[in-house]
Amino acid sequence: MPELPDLEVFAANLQKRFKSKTLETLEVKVAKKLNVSIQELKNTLEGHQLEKVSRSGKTLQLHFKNEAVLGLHLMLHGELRPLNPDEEVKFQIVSFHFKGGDGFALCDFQKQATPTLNPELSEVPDALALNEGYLRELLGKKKVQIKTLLMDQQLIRGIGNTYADEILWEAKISPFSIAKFIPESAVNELLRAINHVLCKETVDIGKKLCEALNGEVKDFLRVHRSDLSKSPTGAEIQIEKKGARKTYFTDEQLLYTV
DNA sequence: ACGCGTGTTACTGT
DNA sequence: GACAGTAACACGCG
Repeated sequence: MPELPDLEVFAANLQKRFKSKTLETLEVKVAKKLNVSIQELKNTLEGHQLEKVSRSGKTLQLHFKNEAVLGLHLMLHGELRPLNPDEEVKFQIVSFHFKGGDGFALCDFQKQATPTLNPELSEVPDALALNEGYLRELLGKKKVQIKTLLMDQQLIRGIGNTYADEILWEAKISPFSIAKFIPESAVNELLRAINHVLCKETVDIGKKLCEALNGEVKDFLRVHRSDLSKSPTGAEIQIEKKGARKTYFTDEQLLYTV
């Protein structure tokens, strides 16, 4: 259940561990979300060298030397696990066995994690590739709550429930603010917060996880955490439910509704 | 035991 | 068309 910073770290660690290795066997256990046949996937990727691993929005991307790309979306519960020769990995969706014996699997007990061969590249900007003009124009025409906008993958890719709260706290904007009423100075602050929060978390989580391919790190979150009652600056953290998700915020954040 | 859950999609209703 | 709310997916975890 990773968000953007975690995925950044996993991508880097996958690359460190498997770059330049040749994919010997690819095993598909669950194909219901796969966009091509198992055979086509195997034919396309087996025997080819892994060149690079990147993150785009909420997907990991495995780039192979033959130009093929495999996108992996972990959804809510997906996780990467190193392969262990002694025991079968549980809840496997697909596994990658590299020449030399090392490998990893994508697992998801809920079977929602999604591998996609050669995903279409998106027009929607990644959260770490936003420019001020785009964000200002986007916010100016939307009357949704700002948190909803930040999490809308059709508008900005990569921000989920946790980091939307973290970013909005950093920017001192209430998650319930209506996008079009947020003044220009606050939009600038929001852009700064998006970059700052996501980059800082990537560094911190990277240090904590070291070479790991999975694991949840909440240590560096400042408001979206059930074990905290106050923000770093001492304000009481408030929690509001929106459907199945929770929003964490404080009254340090300004509400723009007109 | 019971409630919770870092996501997406489909569908309803205003 | 824009937007809000809900269920379903399917099961481990504390």
